[in-house]
Amino acid sequence: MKIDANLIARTSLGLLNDVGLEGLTMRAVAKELDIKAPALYWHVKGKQELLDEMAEVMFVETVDGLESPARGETWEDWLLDTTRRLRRGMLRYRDGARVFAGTNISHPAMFRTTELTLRTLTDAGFSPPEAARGFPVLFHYTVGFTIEEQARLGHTYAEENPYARGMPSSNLDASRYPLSAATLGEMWRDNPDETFDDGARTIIAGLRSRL
Amino acid sequence: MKIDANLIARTSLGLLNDVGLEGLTMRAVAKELDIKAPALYWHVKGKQELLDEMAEVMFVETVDGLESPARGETWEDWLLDTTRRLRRGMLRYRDGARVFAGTNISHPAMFRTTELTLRTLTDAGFSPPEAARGFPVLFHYTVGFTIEEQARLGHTYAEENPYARGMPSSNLDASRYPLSAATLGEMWRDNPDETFDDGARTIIAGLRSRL
DNA sequence: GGATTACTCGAACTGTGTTAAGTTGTCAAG
DNA sequence: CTTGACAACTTAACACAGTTCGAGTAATCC
Repeated sequence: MKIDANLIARTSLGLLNDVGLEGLTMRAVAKELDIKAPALYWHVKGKQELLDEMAEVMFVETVDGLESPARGETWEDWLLDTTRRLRRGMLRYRDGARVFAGTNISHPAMFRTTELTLRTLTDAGFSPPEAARGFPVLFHYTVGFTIEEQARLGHTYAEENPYARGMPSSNLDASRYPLSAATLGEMWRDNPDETFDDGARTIIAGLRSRL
Repeated sequence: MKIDANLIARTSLGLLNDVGLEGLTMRAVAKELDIKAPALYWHVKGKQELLDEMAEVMFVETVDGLESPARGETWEDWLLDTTRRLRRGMLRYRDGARVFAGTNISHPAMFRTTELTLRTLTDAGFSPPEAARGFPVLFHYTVGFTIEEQARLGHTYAEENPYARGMPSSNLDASRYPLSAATLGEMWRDNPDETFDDGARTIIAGLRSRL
């Protein structure tokens, strides 16, 4: 198969699920492609560029097939669904959110998605500046949420996960912090999907209140 | 001066502003302390533990002096102020948000802050579960926002910042993406403080609507 | 055919986190 | 005092990372 930057990025993403971000070495990627490491530098300037490419592939996969709201679909439902999509796209790969975070993506799919979102919001009655300031809130929430979510999972494979003995009850003096003790434990073990959706809905409610 | 894990973390944070996260090497930290690198391993198990310690110091600094809402202060104002505090705490150090993100902090200051926030929200009328699900939304938003903010700034020092030639007008076909073209340019160059506050207020409005 | 281009490799350089074994200083018990 | 245990640090070295360089191959174009 012909090797190019895109294939390298996709291969790296596949490898990511096995070895994690800190195990993702140039040599490992090369081996996966039946190639030696220096050959990668013909297609890619360096590791950072590879990571950017990976983020780009992730994003393109994420928004693949994304369309305007269907007939009868409210902008709230569309926005929630799109946000879910973003999270799922990052969850597909181990440490996906950390790869994605802070990476600047310059790809038609990015512009298309931005435009789609802005149009949906302006159609709903938001002014263009309101729309432009509104949707990044959801975006940043999703990135922040998913980074922490994967931080909890990612090291589960590794030994001595600091999250495992994390917050629940250990070190928590219930007499001094009664509310924390009462709620954090439960918050810890419940469904991340529901927790995420609930947060996203809160933000969407905030947007709605500004209409 | 006596060397312990805390001093190492504080020294590392100071160094962070000069060299950035990728320049933060064990040897550099050691040199800052007039010590050889292996000596660090007497006080700290490894680099990850050092990073955790740094995150902890950041957080403790961040919430230092944080108190319950003053008389007459609404829970909305208090929450906005606390969220601003968190962002400022991360902005104090280069790549601070990335150091902070996904790190599990187990420190009295963390429990105290959690309790303070939960109490403020329940006093405002939220049920404990509502409160416990509500404030992490702001937290995740802040982390996500600040990571991207620092990604834009952090590489400004470095050569060839991908954000510099980033989104504004380059590669943006205004005829295909009219809304993006009209709003993204303006969104790009305006005050991050205001942008952040606006997003935080949106989330707070969402919380309010759930009362 | 010969030159050019696209691609790959082997070897090596620099720098990283980390470990192992030895050195010094401190200070209390004998 | 001397002894020795303990903490704190050093020197040396290992394994492995990203990356560069120069030489090599294989296809392609004139």
